[in-house]
Amino acid sequence: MQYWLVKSEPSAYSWERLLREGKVIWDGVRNYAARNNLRNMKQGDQVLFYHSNEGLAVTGIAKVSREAFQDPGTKEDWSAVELVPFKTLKKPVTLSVIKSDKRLQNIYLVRQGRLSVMPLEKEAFVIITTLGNK
DNA sequence: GCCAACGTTGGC
DNA sequence: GCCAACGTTGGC
Repeated sequence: MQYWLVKSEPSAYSWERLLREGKVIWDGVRNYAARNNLRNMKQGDQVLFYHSNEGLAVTGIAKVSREAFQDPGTKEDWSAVELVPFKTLKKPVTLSVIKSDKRLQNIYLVRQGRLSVMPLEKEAFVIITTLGNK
């Protein structure tokens, strides 16, 4: 089992919409590092869903329901996965909470602001989800 | 709305 | 292969 975090601007695609629709093709990624992360996702991996720009918080946990395939939006060499909602956090975990937690200083969300699909250590995943279920 | 950080492009 | 110029992301 691997753990990941994906970002989305809620005005473009929100956690609430994923709950409503039940699944989503996570496509449109146009960054090599993020693409490589998508390609390493395995069925059943857990994925934190983070709202960027507005909200600035992890709002839920999704699961990988289909491993990487050709991004349907382009003929070029980009990949997409399919995600399904798994759990909504009782309380969103905000970026400021994450940034102020000493144990989370080395995660990509803090260190490399622009990466839109990133791996997470299990420890970091557990810390964030625990914070979100208090 | 600004701008820092980062990625990509393209000239040399 | 370097690096300047440019574009984009995303926090503030």
